[in-house]
Amino acid sequence: MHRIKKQNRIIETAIKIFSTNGFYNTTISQIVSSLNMSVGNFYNYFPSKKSLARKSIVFVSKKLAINLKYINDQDLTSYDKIFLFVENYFDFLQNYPEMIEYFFRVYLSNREIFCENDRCSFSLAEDFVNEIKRLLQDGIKNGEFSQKDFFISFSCIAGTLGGITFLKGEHVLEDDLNIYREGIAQSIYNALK
Amino acid sequence: MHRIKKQNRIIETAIKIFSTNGFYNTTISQIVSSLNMSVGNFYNYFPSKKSLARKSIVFVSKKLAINLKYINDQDLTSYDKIFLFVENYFDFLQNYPEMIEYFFRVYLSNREIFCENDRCSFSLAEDFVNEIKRLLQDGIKNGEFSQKDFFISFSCIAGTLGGITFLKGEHVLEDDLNIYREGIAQSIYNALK
Amino acid sequence: MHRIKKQNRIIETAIKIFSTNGFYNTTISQIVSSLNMSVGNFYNYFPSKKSLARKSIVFVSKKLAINLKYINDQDLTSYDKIFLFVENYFDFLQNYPEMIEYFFRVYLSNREIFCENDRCSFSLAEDFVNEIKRLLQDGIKNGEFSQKDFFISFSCIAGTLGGITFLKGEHVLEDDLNIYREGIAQSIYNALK
Amino acid sequence: MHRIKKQNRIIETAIKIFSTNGFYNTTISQIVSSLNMSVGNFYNYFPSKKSLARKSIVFVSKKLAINLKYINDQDLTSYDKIFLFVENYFDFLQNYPEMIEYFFRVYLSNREIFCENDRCSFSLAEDFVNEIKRLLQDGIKNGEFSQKDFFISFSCIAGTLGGITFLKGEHVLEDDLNIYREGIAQSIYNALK
DNA sequence: CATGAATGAGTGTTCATTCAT
DNA sequence: GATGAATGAACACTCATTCAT
Repeated sequence: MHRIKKQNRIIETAIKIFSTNGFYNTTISQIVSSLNMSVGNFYNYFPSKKSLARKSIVFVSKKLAINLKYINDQDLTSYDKIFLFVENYFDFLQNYPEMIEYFFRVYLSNREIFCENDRCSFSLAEDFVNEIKRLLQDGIKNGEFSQKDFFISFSCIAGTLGGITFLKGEHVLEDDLNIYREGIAQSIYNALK
Repeated sequence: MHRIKKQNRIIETAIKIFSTNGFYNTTISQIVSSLNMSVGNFYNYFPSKKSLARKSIVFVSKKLAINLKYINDQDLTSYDKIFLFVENYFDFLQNYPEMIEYFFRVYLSNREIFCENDRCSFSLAEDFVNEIKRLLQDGIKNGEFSQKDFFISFSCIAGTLGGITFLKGEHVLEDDLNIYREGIAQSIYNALK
Repeated sequence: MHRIKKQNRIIETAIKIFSTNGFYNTTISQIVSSLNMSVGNFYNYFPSKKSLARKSIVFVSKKLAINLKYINDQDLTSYDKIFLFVENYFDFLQNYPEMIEYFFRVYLSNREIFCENDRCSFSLAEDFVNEIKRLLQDGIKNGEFSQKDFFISFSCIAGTLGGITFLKGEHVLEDDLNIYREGIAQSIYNALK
Repeated sequence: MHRIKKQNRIIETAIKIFSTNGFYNTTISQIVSSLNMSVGNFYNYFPSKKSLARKSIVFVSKKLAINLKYINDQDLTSYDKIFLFVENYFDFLQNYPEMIEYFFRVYLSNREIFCENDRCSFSLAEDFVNEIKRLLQDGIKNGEFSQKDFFISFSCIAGTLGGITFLKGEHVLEDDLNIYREGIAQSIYNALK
């Protein structure tokens, strides 16, 4: 178990540095220095830098999925679920900005790292994607959302959240992000309706 | 003028390669080989690889803005403008996929390349951003769109389009993108309403 | 301590090559090849080529200072000290010609390498310069040398030795350098008297 | 004749830049920019950068020799000649510092540029060296200088002057160089006596 | 498990020189 | 003579990965 713990410590640190500097501007040296660990020892836990990046996105995807799953499991209107989900997302963004940044800046933009052969990146985030799928299907079933191609709806949700996240990174938003919560949630809900 | 023409040829080639391989996996050698040009000569036109990337995004942003400006200039309902804009975007995506990929995968995800001092990346795409701003302001003025923070609306438009674009890159969409046009346009319109 | 030893091995080799080819015509490849070392490993010991050159001149200056300090510490007339010093210098020139060449051809002639900010090159050779200063002060105190501006006296000593060193490098001198020792020593002594 | 004039203009500019930046840190571009001339045209006047450097040292050597020849031609004691020569040297150093710097920092320290096959650099400065030779021979003939190997005497003269020149370059001397003239002249005279 | 010295292929950039116009 | 675009070899430095200890 100790081994798993250490791997997670490495992943958490890596996510922070990757999300700040990008994958290609982060060196293994930097990561292990932050961890007071030796380069050689790093390779006892991960076979390569790319593999670390892949394990990291699975880690993030799982973490993002947990709250969403919790919301999906509840007996609520889809309207409430969307609002709760956005609420949650903003909390996450404020508490673990590095994970969100990692998701949008590193994972989504560096296909060559996360693809191998044909099985591509998307599957690495499947925990998260599957919960989104469930949210949408429930909404369609109960009549709150109109029948739409999944990918269109997915784009509305993840795209809009991604958009506001990028703007945060550009430092053009107000410091207090909370003022955007309701507007974003309502817009997403309207888009799916 | 010959010089400008050559610079543009270089930019167009660079965008193709950058968008396929990413900034860090593209070498100057690759770019100049594609152009049947020597390395040294490349540096007669651009002082550095980063500078090439920056000039490239301005090029893309201008190109994206042209059609949008044309639409904005017409006397149409905002509903029609949104549909026209999405129409246009999908055309652009099919005709110049490399430019869209460049915008979303290279530009938005590599701050360190496009920022210098404080003046950051966002300004490089201002041609495009300004037209979006105009589209929204007109819609609010004529009552079709609800009053919303600009950044929220911007996230809905650019985010949703970005979302569908990423999914295209993941090869999970149908080959015929046209089936998504209307759904996307309607969703964006609903979000802004 | 192993690290220091290796650094010194690198420095000694570098001095040989730098002094033969000059700083700009010496490549890191050449240096590491001579040492049966890899390029990458070189950079584990020195952060840059310039830094290697700077550390090298400190090394030379220290080595030049040692014998001079030994002479200064003895109870001798300044006449004897000058003769001993010149004697020593010629020995040094014959045993470690590369160090002397490095001092005169690389260090003194490439300010841009050895200056950084305002603290300039001269300070790097301070071990050597300080001993010269002591030699002169003692001679003035005991009345053998006339009171003169330090820089004038320094020019007479270091300049004259530098002169004969350059001529050696031009291959215009007799092979047996010893025939110049006494003449040089006497001339320097006369100049300082 | 126009051609010769242009060559000299190039040489004079080159000396300034070479002496400031060193041979290897000076580009042909820099030189021709200073002259409002094109790179291509430069090569109509000099076959290579090295050749420019060689022609430049001949130019400097000739210029240094002129005054010295004038002094040698007069009917004066060697004492007066030495003082006049040093006087002259200091004037030269103040009026054309770039030529002196070129002589000491570029020419004397970059053998590889000025040597070709066996005929080495020294011959390029022969105008200057020959006048020094004459100065010394006259002094020996008239009994003012002691019989000494030419190279020893040459080292005393050129070395000492070189020494003070280097110190000037290090910015350790007083701004008013004139305070060193007499001391330097007397020291050199004493050394040769 | 842990260390960190060692490897070496790879990259952005420079610049003397050429040559078509 | 004059221009400056074009060439391409060369070089400092980086960094993921290995491996002896």
